[in-house]
Amino acid sequence: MPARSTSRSAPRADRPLRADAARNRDRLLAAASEVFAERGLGAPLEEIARRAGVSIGTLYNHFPSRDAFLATIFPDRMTAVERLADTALAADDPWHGFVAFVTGVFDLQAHDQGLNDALSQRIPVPPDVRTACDRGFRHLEAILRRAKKAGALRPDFTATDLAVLICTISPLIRETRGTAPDAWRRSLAFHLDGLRAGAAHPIDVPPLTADELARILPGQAG
Amino acid sequence: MPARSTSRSAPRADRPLRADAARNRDRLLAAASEVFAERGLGAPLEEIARRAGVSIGTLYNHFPSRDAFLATIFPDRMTAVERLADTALAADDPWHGFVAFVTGVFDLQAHDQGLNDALSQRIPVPPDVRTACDRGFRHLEAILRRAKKAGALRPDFTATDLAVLICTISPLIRETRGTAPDAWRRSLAFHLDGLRAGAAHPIDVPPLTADELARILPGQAG
DNA sequence: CATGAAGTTGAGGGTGCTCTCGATTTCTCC
DNA sequence: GGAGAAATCGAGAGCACCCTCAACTTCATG
Repeated sequence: MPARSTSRSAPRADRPLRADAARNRDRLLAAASEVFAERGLGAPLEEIARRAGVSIGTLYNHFPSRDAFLATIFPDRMTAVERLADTALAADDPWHGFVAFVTGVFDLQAHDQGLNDALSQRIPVPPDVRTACDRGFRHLEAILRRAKKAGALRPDFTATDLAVLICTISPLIRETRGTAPDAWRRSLAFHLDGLRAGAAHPIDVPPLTADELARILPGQAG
Repeated sequence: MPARSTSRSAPRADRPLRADAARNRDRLLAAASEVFAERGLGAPLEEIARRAGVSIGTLYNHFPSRDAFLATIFPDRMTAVERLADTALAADDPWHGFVAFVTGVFDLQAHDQGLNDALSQRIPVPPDVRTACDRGFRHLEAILRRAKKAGALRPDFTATDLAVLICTISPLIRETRGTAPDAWRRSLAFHLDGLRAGAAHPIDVPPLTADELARILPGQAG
């Protein structure tokens, strides 16, 4: 029994899936999308299998781990973040572009608990998802630079600070979903008022280094 | 077998504890204090029993539930918050008093993961703890009123906004404990700069009502 | 120092989840 | 339409935790 790299029955080897298997795979992905969005990345996999109408065994046959789901689903999710970044850079007013980007990211999270978990790193994510996040936040430095150059954003606000802001507002979004789904907007507004250049008072705590951030949020860009 | 209100062997009825039982109870409380501070309110009770040097059965004999621990431990914890509030009201500069209060609360949380869980309501707490929290935040309105009257704090910042701020910074404290224990100070500084009267821009999202807040954080004052 | 009440013990049952694997069904292709 | 590869199924093992209870030990008191 040589070759066949991975452990058991993994349908690797690029062999085309049988029709029923392909259907089940699609159903599983659709179900996972829904379930992760509704209940977060920690949702029981049995719930996904149930909703896809297959057994738990079949689920594991297609996706040998929770991470395999995430790696398949999330790169796509992050293109939405990328689009937000593009829009932000194209905005006439750099400050408005920055605000729209931040608000947009939170808005996405408000509608997708799984994205919330991923961006705020509540649940550890596999390297693939980390890469996807990096991609989504690729233009982040540019957005900040532009808003600073326009004299709108305080100069001591760094990309790691934005990552921290995300990991700060995310739990609020999670808690208030359902009861007061706009509560985070108010909290964000207070915070943004503190990020305007005119509001700046000196801060004696240095920003996180990219390295420290990576250790805290092992799946997010810096 | 009449009277003896509660279910089984509960040592209620105010009968004085036997010497060994009293000793074990003290040990359990001390262990619980440590374990909750280190690992949060979700820590396994077996860890507490282990550290107290008693069996899990003895633990349940003294404290029939996790909540029984919390109800015994937390009222005391909250007196520290009360003291912070008193100090804040006594400060010469109302703004500094406000800042010192907020910073002090977070400092306590930074050194006690259990307090962090309780104030941010990560883990549901029993009514007794809720009452203790109410007590700790009793003077909160007064602190805010004073800082607003002095023209330092923006007038649209409410007590529920402060509760939200707490539930916002708490997760950051939790995540960065260990790696970057002062990171929250920087995030708080940005937020505080947004709370100064001079920084205020109109916000079109209303604050949470006390009722909404209670539903989100069922153990915190408004 | 004996007796019984008070207290302690820890194996074991319950829950909710993850993940496995041998038996079974279903497709595909000749 | 039949052979065999591919895919599915789901009971059950494993894990981490919660909580119970009948047997045992320790203390306090006469």
